[in-house]
Amino acid sequence: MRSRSDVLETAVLGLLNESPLHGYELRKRLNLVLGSFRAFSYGTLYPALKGLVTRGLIETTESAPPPSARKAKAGIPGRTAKPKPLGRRRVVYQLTAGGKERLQTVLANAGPAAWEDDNFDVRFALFGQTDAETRLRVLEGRRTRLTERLEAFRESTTHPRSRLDEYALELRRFGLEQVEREVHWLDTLISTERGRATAQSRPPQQEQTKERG
Amino acid sequence: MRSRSDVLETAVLGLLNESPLHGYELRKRLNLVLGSFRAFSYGTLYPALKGLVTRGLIETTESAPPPSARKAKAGIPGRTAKPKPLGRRRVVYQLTAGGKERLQTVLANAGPAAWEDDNFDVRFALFGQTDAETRLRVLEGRRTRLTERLEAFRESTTHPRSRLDEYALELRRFGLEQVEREVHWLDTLISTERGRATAQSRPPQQEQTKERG
DNA sequence: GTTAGCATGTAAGGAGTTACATGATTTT
DNA sequence: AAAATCATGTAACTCCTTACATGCTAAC
Repeated sequence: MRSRSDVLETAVLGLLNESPLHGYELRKRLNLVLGSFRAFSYGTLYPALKGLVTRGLIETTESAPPPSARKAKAGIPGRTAKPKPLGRRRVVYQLTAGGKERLQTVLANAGPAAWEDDNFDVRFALFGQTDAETRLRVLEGRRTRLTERLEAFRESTTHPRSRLDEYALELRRFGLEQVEREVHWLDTLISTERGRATAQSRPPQQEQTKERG
Repeated sequence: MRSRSDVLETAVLGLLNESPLHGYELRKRLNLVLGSFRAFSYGTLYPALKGLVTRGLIETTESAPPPSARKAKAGIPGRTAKPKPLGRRRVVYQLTAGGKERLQTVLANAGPAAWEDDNFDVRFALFGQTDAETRLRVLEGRRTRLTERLEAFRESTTHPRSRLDEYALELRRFGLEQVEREVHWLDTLISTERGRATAQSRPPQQEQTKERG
């Protein structure tokens, strides 16, 4: 029984499903994709990768020397056979069969875990690998979750148990506004998804392992 | 040399400066004031209060029995003197002189620590206890911080090292939009603060311990 | 009379950070 | 030759949560 978060696991499996990567590059992509909201450090990533290897979800392939080192080597063909590491070694990770399976299971989950704050952004970022039905359910679940929050929020403001000062109120007001905008954003996305679904009566929901190597 | 976060410390000192409170009530106020962004649990709050007592920033005053228990007791005046706890005991906390001093120091800080993500919301929520000059500097600092982030963000999108898919891009786009709105919000606040400053050549920057006991 | 809310606390653990350690390669 | 960037990893620590333990009081 795994615990709730596992954001990193999902993100790593999702990125490695697009193409094998080494840790350093993986981190950059991670922080690019999850843009600005999250930024994982190496101290988080490397141990996590280790764990995924241990659990058999990913595996390492021997590192190819970086292109420039290879180029430099090309001039001295007599020594290329030596097993001496050229440049800094790079440990490249890729999904195992188990990892692919695990990723499909995670991406198929359209339950609460998918739309809570912790996970929603990762799940959304991986919508390109998620089937249309699941996308729609996750978006709707997220929307419901946010409107519930808005309601609780508004209620606590209109029935104030203790008065808040001017600035504290303004902070709440702005927070509310931002959540309202997320709801609006979701509305747009939901109708786009619905439009797609009706345009082609059956949207492509195959596993697309490679669309552009 | 204290470390960077200390959000809880600041929030607790700020709230207790308005009025003494017991832990349970304090937590509710905390989560009301910092509305929806943060929600501290008891497992965080109580040990933190303990620490503040140890450091001499707050102190406990003996708990008054809850109003209803007092009312019930009023019918049997013969026993009110007994030190037996009436109702569940409530440990009420209030600032010490050291705590007030510490709070003033924290609230006077208009450096980077005040406008980073971690701290900005708490500092803003306590603007009612912050002098006008500091408010302005913190708002401006925050604005600069966000525009820096926007620039880095836009650059990484326009010079893409690796292509992001449709959904990952949309996530980034929306995140950018939300940050832009925060900048716009800050602009409004900043001009309001400037308006205030010129309206009354010297804004009230005394410590207001009680405006409404 | 039982559920919900008030009230205080502790123990174990999860998730992530910073700082450190190491070293190659590229750029200035 | 120095600085930046690439690249991998570990150790210590922080902050916070969940789950537990306890018990009173109000409302249904």
